[in-house]
Amino acid sequence: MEIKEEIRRSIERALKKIKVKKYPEILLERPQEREHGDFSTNIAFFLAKELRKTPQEIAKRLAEDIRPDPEIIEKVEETKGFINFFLTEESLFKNLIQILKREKDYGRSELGKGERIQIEMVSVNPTGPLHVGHGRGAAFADTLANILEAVGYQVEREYYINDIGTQMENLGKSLRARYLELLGEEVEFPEYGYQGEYLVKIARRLKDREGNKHRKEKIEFFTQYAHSDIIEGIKRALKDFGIGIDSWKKESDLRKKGKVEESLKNLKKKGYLYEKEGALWFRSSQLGDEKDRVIKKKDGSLTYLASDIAYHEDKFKRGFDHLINIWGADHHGYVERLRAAMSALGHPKESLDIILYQLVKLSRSGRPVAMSTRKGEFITLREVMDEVGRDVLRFFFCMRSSYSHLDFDLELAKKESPENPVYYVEYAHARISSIFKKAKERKRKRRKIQKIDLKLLHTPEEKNILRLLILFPDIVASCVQNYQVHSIPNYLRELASEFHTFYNRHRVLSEDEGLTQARLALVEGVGIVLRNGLRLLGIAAPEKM
RNA sequence: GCGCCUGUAGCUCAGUAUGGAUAGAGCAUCGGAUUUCUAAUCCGACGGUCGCAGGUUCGAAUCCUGCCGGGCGCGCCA
Repeated sequence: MEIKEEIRRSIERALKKIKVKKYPEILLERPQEREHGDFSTNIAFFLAKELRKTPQEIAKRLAEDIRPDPEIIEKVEETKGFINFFLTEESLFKNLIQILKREKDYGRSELGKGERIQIEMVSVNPTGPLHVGHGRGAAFADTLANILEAVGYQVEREYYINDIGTQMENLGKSLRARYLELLGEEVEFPEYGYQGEYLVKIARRLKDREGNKHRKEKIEFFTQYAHSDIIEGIKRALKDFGIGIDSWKKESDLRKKGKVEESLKNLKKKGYLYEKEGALWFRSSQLGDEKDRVIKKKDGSLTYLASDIAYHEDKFKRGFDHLINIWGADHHGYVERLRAAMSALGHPKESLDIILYQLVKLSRSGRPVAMSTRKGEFITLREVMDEVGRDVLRFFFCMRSSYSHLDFDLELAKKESPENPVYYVEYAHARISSIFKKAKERKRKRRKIQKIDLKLLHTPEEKNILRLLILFPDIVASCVQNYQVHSIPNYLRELASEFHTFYNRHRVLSEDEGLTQARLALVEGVGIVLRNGLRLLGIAAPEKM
């Protein structure tokens, strides 16, 4: 952001003046206390040792020497070794003008320089519907993808389907058993079968449509039938959750095209494969994994890892500059072996990031809700979406760091009360819309921004809002830096809070035409930022509530 | 047993990447605010040995070591 850049440059000039050549990256933070200004740096602490002076002395000296553009920074001040910067009114107003001018684009940037990033998300095995936990991963991944797009990356969202293997066979066996059951035959349910109610429903659909003519059908038929039914359900659920997948990649296609054998050949050529006890092993322990892994089993069949290696190599071949995988934390054991394989194949470590999200602990009014996929005891994404609403769910899922174990209380999420931060943010937006609606009714229109005297915005509440608005692009950028998204909801709540405070103390539409105009510009700015933030989260900004 | 994540106010969590100012929110509780553009709002109060114990440092919620609690994972399953 240009303001931060200007401050940074002014610090560098001052450092040069006192002949400091080596210094760490200059960090500008937002101080907790208003009296400490808008930005502050702790650079003096880092220089203390080398210069053999106290941080206070250094900071004091620097504060005198730092001369940023007086149109942007009104005051530079030293306190307790920190150097604090105070923005001018003028820069706050300029930023508001920027917001009104750029509208949807405020917060967007070109940081990503058009690089191509692929995000692999959800990738849930097609053996059953998506459950709530998967929803968290989906919401998180989609939001991160939105943010990456906003800062100028070209993003592709991909879902990888494990459509072959033992699990699919078990799925087919399970459906067959359910189907035959419906036809009144005695059948034993397969040992590793999927017991969920959804398979009974699929069996019923099959029977209703086609009667008993599939009684003698092979397992493959049932596998195929269950698979496509479930995948269609997953696709619908994601669509209704507001998530668009650009590419669906099937494991079976990789196999058909010989990609797996090709990858194994590559690994072999580089000396990372060996045979032991009739199986083929990958020497992953040499590359950071805790032990070697089997790639091809004694019976000649390939492991999950074999496909995964081929899959990721294929992604690289498709020309992405960077790969991101969003995985549930229950897969963390696979991170190292996959990374090992990628470095064995010569792909730089930095080009693949695997971000884990912790599982969702679902409860209802404080009581935990049990979940187990195989037994079929779980709450689906669909059910929760229907119960609490798509937007609430997406907000809650993105509100916390992906590393924290999310506590999700169904009753709490449903409440339309102050306990629910989603409505709080949405309400701020609805109030703003309402102001404009009212203004229109009274035939009052916001003038062109050049004709508005923003200097009339001088109350603490107005200033607080302006100061917050200026941070938005930085917040978005920081999400990219640490691959987290929760600062967006947190920021939106803070902005909504500042707005509500302002709203309660001051009127926008008043007899004073000049002030009305200035305030209309201000709240329009808030509305734009709220909308932009909510859009990143995939949430609608309501005009009224 | 080993590995990953996690432990901050009564509850749910920010803050930990890059150590820095009196540790921040929301909810809950208590008290107050509405003739006004939406009270799904606002204002105030209460509330903390940052799991415990050491260490490094001028300075530790943040880094290191050990221990304790919670979640997840540890197959020639997928």
